Amino acid sequence: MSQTIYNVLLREKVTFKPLTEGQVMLYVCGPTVYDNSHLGHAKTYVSFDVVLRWLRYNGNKVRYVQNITDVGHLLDDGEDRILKGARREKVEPMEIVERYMRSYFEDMDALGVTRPDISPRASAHVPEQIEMIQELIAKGHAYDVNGTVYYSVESFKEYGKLSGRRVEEMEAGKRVAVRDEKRHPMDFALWIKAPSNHVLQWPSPWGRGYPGWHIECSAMSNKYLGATFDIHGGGVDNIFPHNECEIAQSEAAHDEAFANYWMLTGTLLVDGVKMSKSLGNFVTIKDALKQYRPEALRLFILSGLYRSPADFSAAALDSATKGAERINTAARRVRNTIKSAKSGDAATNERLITLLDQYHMRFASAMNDDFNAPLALSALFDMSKDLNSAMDEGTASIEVLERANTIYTELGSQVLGVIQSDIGIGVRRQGSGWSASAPMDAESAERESTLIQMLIDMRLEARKAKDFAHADTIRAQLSKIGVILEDGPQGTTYRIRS
RNA sequence: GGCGCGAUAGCAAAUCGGUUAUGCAACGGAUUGCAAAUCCGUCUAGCCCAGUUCGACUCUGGGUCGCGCCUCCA
Repeated sequence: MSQTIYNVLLREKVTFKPLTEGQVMLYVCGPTVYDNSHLGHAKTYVSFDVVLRWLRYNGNKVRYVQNITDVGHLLDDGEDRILKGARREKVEPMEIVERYMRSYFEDMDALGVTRPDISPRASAHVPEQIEMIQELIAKGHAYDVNGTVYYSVESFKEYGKLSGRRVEEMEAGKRVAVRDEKRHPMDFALWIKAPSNHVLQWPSPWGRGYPGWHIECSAMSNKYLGATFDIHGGGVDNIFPHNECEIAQSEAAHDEAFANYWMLTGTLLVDGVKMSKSLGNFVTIKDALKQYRPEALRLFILSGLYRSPADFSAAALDSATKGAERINTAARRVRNTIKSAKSGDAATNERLITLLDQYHMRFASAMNDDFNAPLALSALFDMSKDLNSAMDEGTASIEVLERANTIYTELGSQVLGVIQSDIGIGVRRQGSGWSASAPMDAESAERESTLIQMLIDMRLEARKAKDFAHADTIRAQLSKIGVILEDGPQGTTYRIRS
């Protein structure tokens, strides 16, 4: 079964063929690290995390590169975002970078997002960027004006092919004061001359300055993935000018195609408008994790197509929380039931295992179809319903449950990350939020489960003696510290409240 | 104004030219010492107007509305 991808460059769904069979070169635009990340970032990076995980699950070797922008990304008033952060927090610019880069990785770890294989920083690749700019000047695609180098959009006839714009059609300078020194109003800066007091500056053939925002992605993707690579990802909100400029720079410099497939994620909205820093309507990932489980946040993100917009709301997150609980409860029940399950008769086993394999196939064909996570999820929900029925009826044999457990682990945990991994491996509640760090050590976990089991046994004695008041007290006390007891046909099980 | 994307039941959100999406919520029932979990059943769809077709939520055209981008954002 082949993989399809909606290629933004062609505006259609096409079969995905990597340059090298079984090997995928993936680049995704990363964050500018000058403040805490919000749920908009989570949507994009969780989406690509699932793309990555699915490609790897299917046996591909994937090199995943995601830049860290730590210089050159300017605000409206021309100030560098990093410098603004430094001034705000009264620290060195590179302290801002360190602080928020760490914060970003903390958040991504907590959300179970796989780390990129390479996280190149713009400030660490200034020579590569300078080299590329020199190449562009040599080929007549860029020009130096008093120490600032501009890219000439008229020199690249395909400028606008990704976003569907044409240079002639754009009324440039309508809302931003055009600098006279540009040959064309749409020309953009590759290298910016630094005022003498500018904190971030490097020597260059054009004097001291710093790189423009777009050039880093071109230079670093070239360095780590090659001039032409397979997939370029990011949020649609960067389609113009950023992604367009990347293509222009890279293809003009190397005279060959840049990324073969463009995948762009839909915007996260709040009450119908974009969640963004400038509007101030954002929820940081750290705040969201104080209220919602990582699996719930992932389920919320994955219950819509990656390229569609999604609307953030408490109702949507509550719904996702319930959904995550449902699927996790079923998976946990399967694991618990395995312990006491017996072998089944051949006919029933065959029937149920065939059913499970069909769900697996449904999941796979959904994911193969442009990573349709919501459709893939529906297979897991349907499967859960059938498994619950089988366990209710007692027809779920050890063979069936083992198979089900494998599917939950592979598809639910390993691919989508919406089902908690086995105890001790996954995330654990810590303080007032969720964090990937400090999973409980094995010894403490063992002690905890033994203690809880003792209380369960005590409660069972009370129930046998019809002392329900005592039994309920034990359950209520445990509930207070987040331990939920559930009586089932196979006895009492417990879970830690989410 | 230009470019792009979208409009599905109470909410969220997929698929599909003719057959139950799915999740959440609601209602009825089963199960249960009580809970929880689970199961069974029920109820709500396809913005408007044309067209293509034996048949359209699904294809085509027009309209209306919404969002994103055109200026920093994943």
